[in-house]
Amino acid sequence: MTGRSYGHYCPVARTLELIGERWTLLIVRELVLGPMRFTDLHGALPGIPRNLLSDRLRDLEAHGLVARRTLAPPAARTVYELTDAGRGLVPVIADLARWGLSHPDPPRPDEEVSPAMAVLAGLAAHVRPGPANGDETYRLEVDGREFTLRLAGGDLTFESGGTEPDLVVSTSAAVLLRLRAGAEPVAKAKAAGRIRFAPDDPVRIRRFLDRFALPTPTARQRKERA
Amino acid sequence: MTGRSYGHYCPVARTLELIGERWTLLIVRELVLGPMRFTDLHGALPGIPRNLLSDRLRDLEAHGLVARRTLAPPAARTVYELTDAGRGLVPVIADLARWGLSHPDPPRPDEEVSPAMAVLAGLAAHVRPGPANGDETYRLEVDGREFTLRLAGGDLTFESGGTEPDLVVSTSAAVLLRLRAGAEPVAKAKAAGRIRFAPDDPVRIRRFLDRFALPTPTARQRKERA
DNA sequence: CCGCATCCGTTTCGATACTG
DNA sequence: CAGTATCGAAACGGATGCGG
Repeated sequence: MTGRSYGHYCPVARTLELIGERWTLLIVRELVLGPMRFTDLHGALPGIPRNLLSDRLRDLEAHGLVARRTLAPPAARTVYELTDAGRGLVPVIADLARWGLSHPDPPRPDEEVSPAMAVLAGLAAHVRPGPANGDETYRLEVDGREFTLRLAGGDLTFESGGTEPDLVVSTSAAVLLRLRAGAEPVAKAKAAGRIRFAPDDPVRIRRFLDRFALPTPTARQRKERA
Repeated sequence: MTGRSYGHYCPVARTLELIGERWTLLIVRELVLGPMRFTDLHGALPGIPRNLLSDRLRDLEAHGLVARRTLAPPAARTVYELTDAGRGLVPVIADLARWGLSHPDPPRPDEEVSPAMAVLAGLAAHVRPGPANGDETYRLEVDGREFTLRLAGGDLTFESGGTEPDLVVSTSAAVLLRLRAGAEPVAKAKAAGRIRFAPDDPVRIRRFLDRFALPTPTARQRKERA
C-alpha cells in the first residue's frame, strides 16, 4: 500500500490513490500501446528514475492494473502489460490529452517528444464515431516505433500487429502533433515527405483523417459553415 | 511555477503538471458544483491542511483554472470559482469516478462521504444522452448541501439556483452511492424515506433515474434481455 | 470566521552508484 | 538487461500563530 489515502469514501479519491502519484499515469499511457520491457519503458519516459519506475510498476501490479509476464525461453524476458482494469483508464488519459491539446503551450527547451504520446494525444483523444458497418485498422510508424490501431464503431483498441492494416502511416511524433494542432496542413506535410501513406489512396487517407478528427480543409469549411 | 515539469512535450504530461499534484483534482471536483469560500472548501475536503489548500488555490489561479471573486459589500467575502478552462476538466473527473465505481471497494473505517462527490460520482459520471428536445433541471439536496443540475441534450451543467427545477431530490450522499452501486433499489429507499422526490411524480422520477443511468428494475431487465 | 504564513517531522522524489 | 541501494533535496502533513 503506497498511495496515501485521502480518507474519503469517494470513487474519484480512490482512483487517485491508485494512479494519482507522479509518473503513474504516464507509465499507463505507454503500456496502453502494448506490452513493454523495463528498459524500453525507461527509455520511453525520459527523466524517470529507474527506482521510481520500479516502484510504480510494483504498485500497479499490486493493484491489478498491470501484469508482468515472462516470455518464452528463446527471448526470455519480462514484459509489463495492462490488465483489463488498467485499460479502463484509457478514457482518463484521452481526456487529459484533449484538455492539454485545447490549451496549447509551445514546447519548452530540452523537452522530448515521445512517439507514444504523439499517437495517443494526437489521434486517440479525438476519435470520431465512424460508420457503424466497417472496422478499420491502421498501422502507425512514428519515429521508428510501430502501433496498430483498430477502430470498431466508436471504440479504439491497440493491437500488437498481425492484422493487415487498411492504411500505413509513417511520420514523426512532432509532425503528428503539428497536424493535430492545425499548425501544418496535411497536404503540405505530405508534399514535403514528412508524412507518408501506403497505399497512397485519397479515399482511405481522407477516412483516416476524418476518423481521427485531424484538421482538413473540408473539416474547417464544415466548421465555418456551421 | 510549482508543478514539477516532466520534460516531455506531451499534452498528457503538461496537464498532469498542472493538476497532477495531490488534492488538486479533488479541489476542482468541489468547485465544479459551484463557487465556494475557503473555509467551505476546507470543510468539504476532510483531511486537507489549510496551507495546502491555500497553495493549490494559488497555483490553480496562476494557471487560469480557478478565479477568485470578491462578493459585493453586504456579504463581502472571497469565493473561488472555476474558469472555463477549469470546467474543461470535468470529463477527467467523471472518468475517474466511472473507473472507481466500476472497481468497487467498500468504505474503509473512518472514511468520510462528501455530498459533492456523491453528486458527481453517483450522477454526473453516468449521464445518458436524453431526448434532444427537452432540457431538464434537477435540484439535489444532499446532506444539507444544494446542487442544481441542468441537463441539455447530453451536456450537464451546474447552476447556482434560480431556475425552477423539474424535480427536487432529497437524500444523503451515502444513499446516492448505494443507489448508484445498485446496492439498494430506489423503491426501497423511497419507502424507507431515505430518498424523497418533489413532486412525487412517477414519470419525472423515472426520467431522472433514466438520465443518470441509475439502476432501476426496468434497466436491469433491459440488460438481461440483451 | 477567513486566508495565509511559518515551522518541523515525515514521506516522496530524483540522481547516482551498485548488483545479479 | 533488469532492477536495488543509498542519500540529499523537495514536497507533504499537521500544528500552530497572526492579521483581517
